[in-house]
Amino acid sequence: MSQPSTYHHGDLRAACLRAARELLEEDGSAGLSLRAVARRAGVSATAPYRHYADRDALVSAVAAEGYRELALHLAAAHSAPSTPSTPSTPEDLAAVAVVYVRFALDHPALFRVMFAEPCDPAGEERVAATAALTEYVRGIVRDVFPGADEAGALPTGVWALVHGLAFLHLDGALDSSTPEVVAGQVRAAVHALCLRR
Amino acid sequence: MSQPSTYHHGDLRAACLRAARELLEEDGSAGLSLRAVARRAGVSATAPYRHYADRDALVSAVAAEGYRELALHLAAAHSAPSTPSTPSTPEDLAAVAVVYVRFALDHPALFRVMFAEPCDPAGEERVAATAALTEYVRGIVRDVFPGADEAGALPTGVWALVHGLAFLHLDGALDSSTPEVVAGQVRAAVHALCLRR
DNA sequence: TGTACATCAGTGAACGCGCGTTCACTGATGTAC
DNA sequence: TGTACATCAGTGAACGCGCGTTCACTGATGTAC
Repeated sequence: MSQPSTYHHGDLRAACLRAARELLEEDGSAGLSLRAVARRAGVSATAPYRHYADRDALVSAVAAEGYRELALHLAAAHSAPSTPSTPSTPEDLAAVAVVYVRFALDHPALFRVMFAEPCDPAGEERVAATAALTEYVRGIVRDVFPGADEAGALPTGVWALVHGLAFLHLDGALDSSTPEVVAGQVRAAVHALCLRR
Repeated sequence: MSQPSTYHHGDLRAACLRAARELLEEDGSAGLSLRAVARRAGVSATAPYRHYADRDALVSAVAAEGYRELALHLAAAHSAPSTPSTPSTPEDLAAVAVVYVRFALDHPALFRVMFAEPCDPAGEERVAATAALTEYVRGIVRDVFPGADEAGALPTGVWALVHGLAFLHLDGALDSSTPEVVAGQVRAAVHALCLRR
């Protein structure tokens, strides 16, 4: 147990995921090939097929992991400082937005994969993860702005705002020189659009 | 002149661009290869090299064309109905937003290329086109909400909102079943976040 | 108006590459008796 | 406790593919005289 055999990897499934994430951050989505993943995991080119049906399955798994991680980050953002659980002020909302954008900037290639043209449009895991994230974001906005939520225009708008900020930063359309600058911009944008409601 | 020789194409540069656009819409960005472009233009695999230094140059040219087209659509949106030139009401702003999102949904692959990880980060044409679009959007927002524009938080926020709506629709996170539904959502989101200012 | 020649835009064969995926296989593990 | 065997997770050779790019070339065009 302490020294796993070199033949049986132990947890190749997880190792592939990790390798894929690394390759993604290093080379962008272009570098994400099954062969490269196998190489990095120190395993033959065909070994990953024991754990993933094909390349798309791996990519979908990576994306799903990204969704879960993003959700965790967001949850941590609004439960950390003082508020016990639910955010309730625009300030809280801004904090969540900052974390959302920071996640995108810290994991640019992962973020792009998460929201790229789905390789596997019906990918179960992915669909579920997206839906969960959507519900989560909507929930936060509902908490911050209770009532007057006809048809959910406000939650949708806020999510779009934050998502758009993330992408514009990712594309270099906005100044992303330091985390502080980014955070300031995000807070300012959220306040400019959400305050006085 | 009336019957161009089959040897000299005439305007292969433009033909490549057109072919690239078609391939993009048909197969997504994965289908955009120099060889496929040449094939579709009815020309040998190496002919495009007369007009584009390499694959990245072609992709950048496609993206730049996309930027220019988007700008044209936006301009048409707020000069069409009655307003002579500059938009001034939130209603006008919403109309521009609707056109922005519609463009993304009508040309999904092109839109993704425009805002994808730049293959050629310093690509001159691309940088210029992005900057122009940014300035254009900011200008519109400034016209609609004159004054009280410290640090441009509002223009940035509005652009992010619209951009985010486009991407969320593209990713299927929002209902995009008909153009009317989309337009309604976009208008509602813009109003929810921009009204009462 | 005709001819010589430079220039330009195309051709087509060839290169090396990394990829996804298949296949028959083999080494390690765990379970039944 | 020991042995037989099924199962599982890996190997490695091989396939065919499309790609970007190079190279020496050739056909068409336009210009100078």
